[in-house]
Amino acid sequence: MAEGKRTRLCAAAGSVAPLPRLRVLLPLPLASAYDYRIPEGLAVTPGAFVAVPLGGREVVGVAWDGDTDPGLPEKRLRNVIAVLDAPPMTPVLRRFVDWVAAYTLSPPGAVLRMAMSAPSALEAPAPQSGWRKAAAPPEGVRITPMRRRVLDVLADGAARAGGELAEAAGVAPAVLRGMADAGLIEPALLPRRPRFAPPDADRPGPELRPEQQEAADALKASVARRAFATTLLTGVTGSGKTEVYYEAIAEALRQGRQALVLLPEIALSSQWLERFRTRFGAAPALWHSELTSRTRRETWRAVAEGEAPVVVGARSALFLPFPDLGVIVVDEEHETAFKQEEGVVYHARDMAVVRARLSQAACVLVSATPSLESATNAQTGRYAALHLPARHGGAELPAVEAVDLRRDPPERGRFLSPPLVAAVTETLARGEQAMLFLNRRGYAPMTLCRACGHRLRCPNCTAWLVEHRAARRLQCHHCGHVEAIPESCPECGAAHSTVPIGPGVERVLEEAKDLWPDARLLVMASDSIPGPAAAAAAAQAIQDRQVDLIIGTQIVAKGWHFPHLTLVGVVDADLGLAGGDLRASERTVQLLHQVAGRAGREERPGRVLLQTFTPEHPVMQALVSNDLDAFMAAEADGRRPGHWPPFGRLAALIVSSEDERAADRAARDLGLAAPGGEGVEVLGPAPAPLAILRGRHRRRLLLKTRRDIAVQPLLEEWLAKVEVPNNVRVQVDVDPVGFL
DNA sequence: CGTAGCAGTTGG
DNA sequence: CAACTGCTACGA
Repeated sequence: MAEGKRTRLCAAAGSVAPLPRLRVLLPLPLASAYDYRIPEGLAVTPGAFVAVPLGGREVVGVAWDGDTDPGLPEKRLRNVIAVLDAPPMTPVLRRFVDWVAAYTLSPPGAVLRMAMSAPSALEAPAPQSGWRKAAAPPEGVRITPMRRRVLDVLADGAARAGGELAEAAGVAPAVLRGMADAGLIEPALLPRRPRFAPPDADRPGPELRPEQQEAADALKASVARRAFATTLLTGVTGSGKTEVYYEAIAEALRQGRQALVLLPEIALSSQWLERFRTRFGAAPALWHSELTSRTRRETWRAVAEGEAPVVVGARSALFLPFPDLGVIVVDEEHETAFKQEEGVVYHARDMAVVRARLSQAACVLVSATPSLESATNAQTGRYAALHLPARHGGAELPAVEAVDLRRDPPERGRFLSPPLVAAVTETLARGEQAMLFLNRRGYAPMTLCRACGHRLRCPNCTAWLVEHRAARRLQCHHCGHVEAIPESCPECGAAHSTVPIGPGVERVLEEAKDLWPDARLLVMASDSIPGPAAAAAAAQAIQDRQVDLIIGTQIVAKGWHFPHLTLVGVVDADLGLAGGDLRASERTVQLLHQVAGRAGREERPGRVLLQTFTPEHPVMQALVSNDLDAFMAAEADGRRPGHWPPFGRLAALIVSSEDERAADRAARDLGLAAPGGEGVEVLGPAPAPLAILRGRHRRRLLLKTRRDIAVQPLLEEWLAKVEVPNNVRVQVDVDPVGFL
């Protein structure tokens, strides 16, 4: 009712001359931008954050590019409510949002939402008030020692925040109140202080070796050009790639531009942050999903206002509002953690290249084990290539040996073979550290009933339940389902008949405790290292030699520097090779090479033992001979003829429904409507590798095209042809990695 | 993403 | 028959 009245009023007011229209993109998964009217007296610049009505509520969107819809009747339009006091979104970021949306086939608003991840940052920050020394303090007021200390802190005449002032003077906040009443101090607005101390580009860094200097100079030149270029920086683990790309960051700072560093696991980067502080004398701004809302707001605002010169973050940092980005570094560029699988499905490494291009910035991809995609781009000259061949300080690469489990099997019920046990024993006896790597959390990956052979499965997924003995639970690692370890078999009822099958890190820990009762052990897994603080503490304990033997999942493969670690044992080197995944071999080589790289980083040589049933497998051969280039070349030769990535394009459709038959029917219909023709191929439908996930039945189709054929128009046409019922969801994944 | 509006369900 | 729950369509 009230709504109708308001509309009439507006129509009457606008009947003289229609008000101008504005295209507004809202951070919601809508099909397109919406148009609004700009009321008289309101100035809206492109990119401005505006508050607009939507249904019964008020939403903040962005004044977007492109034409308003002239066919939209005047009476459907509503007025822009206000323009927010925040720096407008830059044209670069707007184009980036549109680009990502078009590439991933996501609604632009869904992408915009990632660029508006700190809603409160859009309100003008409330000016902070504090206290300063009174200009004219009254005579004859008693100055107690406590009051004296407060006045001493304020002696320079500057204003300070209450809490900070009380703490600095060592007095209770009530003292300040009293002093204010007595007229000794007076309220004052605090100057807005820079939220991040500026890193010092010209602070002398560590001495670079000649080949490092050469690479650093090349990167510096690339940044100084202020034009888009991508460089792939490779070099063995421990060769000092980080110090090299720090020089690219320093150059961006000298140019007055910002730098962004993407790390795959920002929670595990305490050592990285320490090195940054040493080089630049200040900490960078951090960005990841676990920031408190306050830090989030402050950081977002600081980035938008150009006050956060360097940001280190997870993939979501790509959508921060940098006014003038000079360089984007993607460290560990091969890591699959850069692929976002939920919501807007995108690969941060690839989108980093796009954002750099739109920003006229340099992009630096860094890895000891580059992805085949990046290596190929370097080879064809799309990317410049820089390589560091040797380790720091003459440290040798570790010697990698395969332990043939067919010849040297572990004892029954054990998982460590005699050669590995002997090597760990020797290492510990020398007072050095050892690490056992097994990419499996929990105690046992499967539980079996000894009486009937029943295997305990997740009720919601096609997956075994994993025993977590420490937590006394069975867990599904895909949906989070948790249940108690049953007393009796749920199938045949036999009591106490369940047996754990296979090892997880907890079980290796148990074996290690038995074998080396005096050793100090530490388990590093995502569930035992819950956050950045725990990760930093663990790293410190290892550096300080409070730990003799580390047992860890893939988190130990990240770029740690453990100077006293000389032996790495891979408990199950074959683990990642099962399943028909396109990139299984590549990923296994990358992961195991990274793990191996933790050993022997200082003067003592490192040694790596790979327990495997297939020592003749090309993956094991590549690791043992340390010839990853040859392996990657062979991998490329395998993919080229079939136009598999990176020699062709891939997009996956995941069809899912709680109703299995509906999923099947929709998948079949999609299969029948599949695009075809020269250089275009559709594989499937087939059950997805995780055929049931969170209670949804999943089918998968793969669209494969020649590299010169874009998948997006084909997908759009394809999806438009097929009507899928409401209880079926079709998810599009352009450039899928892994199996989903 | 929120929510209004509706259908279908439940309970006194 | 009202109160409630769950789903769908819609927003300019």
